[in-house]
Amino acid sequence: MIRVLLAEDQEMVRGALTALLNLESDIEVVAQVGRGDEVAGAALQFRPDVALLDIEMPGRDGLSVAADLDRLLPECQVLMLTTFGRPGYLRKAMANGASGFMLKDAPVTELAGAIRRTAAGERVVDPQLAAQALSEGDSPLSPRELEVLAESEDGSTVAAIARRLFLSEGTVRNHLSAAIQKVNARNRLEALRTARAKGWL
Amino acid sequence: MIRVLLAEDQEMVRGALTALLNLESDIEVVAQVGRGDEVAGAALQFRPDVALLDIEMPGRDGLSVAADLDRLLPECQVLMLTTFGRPGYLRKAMANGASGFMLKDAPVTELAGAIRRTAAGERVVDPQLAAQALSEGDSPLSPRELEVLAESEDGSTVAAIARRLFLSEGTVRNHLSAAIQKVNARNRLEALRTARAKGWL
DNA sequence: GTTTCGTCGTGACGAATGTCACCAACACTT
DNA sequence: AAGTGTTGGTGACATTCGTCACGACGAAAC
Repeated sequence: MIRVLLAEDQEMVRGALTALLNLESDIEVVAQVGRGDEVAGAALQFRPDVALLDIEMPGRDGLSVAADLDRLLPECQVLMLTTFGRPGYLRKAMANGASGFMLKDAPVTELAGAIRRTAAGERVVDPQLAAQALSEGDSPLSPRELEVLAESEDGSTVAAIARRLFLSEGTVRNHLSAAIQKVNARNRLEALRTARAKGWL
Repeated sequence: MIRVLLAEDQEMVRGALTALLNLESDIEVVAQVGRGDEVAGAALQFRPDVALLDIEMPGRDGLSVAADLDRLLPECQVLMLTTFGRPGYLRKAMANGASGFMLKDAPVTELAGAIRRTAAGERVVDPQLAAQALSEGDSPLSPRELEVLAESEDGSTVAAIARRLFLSEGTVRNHLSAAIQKVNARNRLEALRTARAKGWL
């Protein structure tokens, strides 16, 4: 019997997947959580064989949770399950010790199989997405550039970002300018869009 | 037997919900589509009693599809099913003839009940969301202001927007300025964020 | 030990943005 | 007939943005 932990923020999706997985004779969903920061606790308590993690979740994002899980409970395999096939996501997932990466676009029928293969120690990755992740390349942004860009997401002005980060305005402008050019954009908004699309943000 | 059409772009979610609904003795999913522009055709062919529509879909968005369905197949009740509880969405859904509005945050167990009530001619709406939609108020933006704001979503400059819309740059700047002030923002980016959050975009 | 890279900073510059006053045409309401 | 709101436009203005050149420091790489 494969013991599964399911982390997914949308109740309805979580419930539906749980019900479906429980129909499989060799799979049992032993824990469900709706927030990223509840995963670690539940995992330690219920000791699942496979953790099925959504990426976009309140509390903590699934990618960083995967890293923790890999440390805290190495015998538990991590299978990421996400809406967005962003190359950066796959990259980060693999770097964080996940063994698999599935899209919600895939047919449900493949899910049980993917779980079985993950539990058996196989790596489950959409080959097309893997190829794209390799060709797209990693984020060209330095940590600071990324941080400044992220801070500008809500429409803050340079001055506001500088205050929040305890930097001079000039420095913020320079970092932003560097970020804009590195992602090959024309302005802040475009830079944000492409960074998001590639999963760098 | 309640005949249901399910429109939802994520294969896995669609499959899981279909499987669950088919377990109900009085509900049958007679058609599934993954794109907004396939809904009308499928509805005319399979004549469902209830159409379960996601809002965010490729092809056409569920809200405009609801309006068409209400015209083409008035005996078919429309139940919107969406991730985002944006007041503007609810408002538009009701204006477009939908009979219900459910969030994917709701437990799966409520879904079948909601479908039954919708089929019976009841209106199914989360009361909290309804209250919010009423208090938030409708979009303060004129059609043109909205259009200009939407065009700026991808990071286009004023000049580019002006070219696309066959307007002078000054006019675009004026519309944008008006939009920014009406949504109570400080700049384009902030205006886009709040407009999106309220479902006005 | 030099080079490279990231970080932080300044000053300056042109371009883009956001605001404002003002005008004109049109539709719709009262 | 007057008032109101949307749309389209012009010109001017201060502010913000994005770029560039340049310098300084520390850490890591060679």
